[in-house]
Amino acid sequence: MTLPLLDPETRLQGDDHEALRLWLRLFTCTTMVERTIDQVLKRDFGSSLARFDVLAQLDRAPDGLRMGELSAGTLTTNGNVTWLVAALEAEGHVRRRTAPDDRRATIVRLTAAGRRHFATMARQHEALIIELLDGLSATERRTMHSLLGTVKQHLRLERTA
Amino acid sequence: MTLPLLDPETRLQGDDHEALRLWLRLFTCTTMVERTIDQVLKRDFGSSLARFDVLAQLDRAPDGLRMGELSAGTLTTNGNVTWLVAALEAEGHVRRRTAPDDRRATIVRLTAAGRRHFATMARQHEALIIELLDGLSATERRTMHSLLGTVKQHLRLERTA
DNA sequence: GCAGAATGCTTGAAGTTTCAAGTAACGAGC
DNA sequence: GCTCGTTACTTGAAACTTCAAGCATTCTGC
Repeated sequence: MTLPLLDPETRLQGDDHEALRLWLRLFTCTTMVERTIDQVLKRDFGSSLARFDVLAQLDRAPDGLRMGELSAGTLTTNGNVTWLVAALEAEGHVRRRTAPDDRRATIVRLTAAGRRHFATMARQHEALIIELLDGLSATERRTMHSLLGTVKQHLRLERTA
Repeated sequence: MTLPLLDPETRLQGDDHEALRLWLRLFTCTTMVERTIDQVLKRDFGSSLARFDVLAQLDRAPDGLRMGELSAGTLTTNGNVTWLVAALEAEGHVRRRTAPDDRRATIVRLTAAGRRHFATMARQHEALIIELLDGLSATERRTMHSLLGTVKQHLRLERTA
C-alpha cells in the first residue's frame, strides 16, 4: 500500500482564509482514504470504489433498482452508471431487465454470485475504514459526523438556491 | 449549477459501524464541494480543479518547482502532472525548462499571463469555498479543522506502517 | 386518442486519470 | 572512469468519467 507523499496543505500561506484551509484539509483526508480503499479493492478483488458503490446499493435492494435510482445514489452521472452496470453484468455480478410497468426503465439486481462477491468485499472494506478512522475517539467521530451533517445540509440548500 | 441529486448515505442500514457512516458522510460532503468547484472553474474559466491545484502550487513558488515536487503536492500521479503541465504550457500559463544542476529534472514556473489568470480564479475560488462552508460557525470550522488534523496524522502513520 | 413535452436510459466522442514500461541522467563503489 | 542501482520524468495503453445527442416510451392537455 505504498502511496506517494501527499500533502497539498503545505502550500498554504498565513493570510489565507480559514475556510480555505478547512477545505484543503477536508479534501486531503478524503482523497487519502478514497485512494487507499480504491487500491485495496483493486488489489484484492480487481474491483474499484465506483463498482463497490453500485454493488452496495444493490445489496440493500432485494428487488433491484432502476438505473436512475442507482445514479441518484452514487455520486456519479447517468451515463457512467450505464457503463459500470454493463461491466458488472459482463462479469456476472449483476443482471438487467426491462421494468414490467415502464418499458423505458431498466431494473438492475444482484446475482447470487454478485451478492457473495459483495459480502466478501464489504467485510474487508469496513475493516479498512475502521482502521483508517481509528485516529479519532468515538466521541470525536460523533462530533465530526454531526458537523459534517450541518455542512451537508447547507450544501443541499446552496445547490437549490 | 444544477447537480444531480446526490445522497449515497441514504442506503445505510442501522447495524452499520459508525465509522462507515462517518466515512460516507465525509465522502459525500467532499465530493459535493469538489464538483461544485470544478464546475464553476470549468464554466467561468475553461479550467478544472486539477489545473487550479497545479497553478496554486506554482503561484507559491516564485522560482518554480520540479515536476516531482508538483506531483507530491497535488493529490495526483506523476504521469498526470506531466499531462496537466503540458496542457498548461500549450495554453501559455506555464513554462518548462531543464534544471541547470540536474538534467533529468524539469522546472516548471508560471508565466506572467499564468499568474494573472490564476489570481482571477483564486479570488472566485475562495469566495465560493467560503460560501459553501458557511453552514458552520467559525468555532465549528476550527473544531472540524482540528479533528481532520488528527485524522490526517493517523492516515500518514497508517501509510508508512 | 393525438400532438407535443417530459422521462429513462443508452451511445459515442472527448476528456481525464492511472498504471506499467521506457528513457535518460545521476551517484556510489570498485 | 565503468558499472550497477536509483532517480526524474515521459509515454502509450487502458480504465474510467463526463457530456451532449439520440431513441424509445410515457404522460399531459386538448
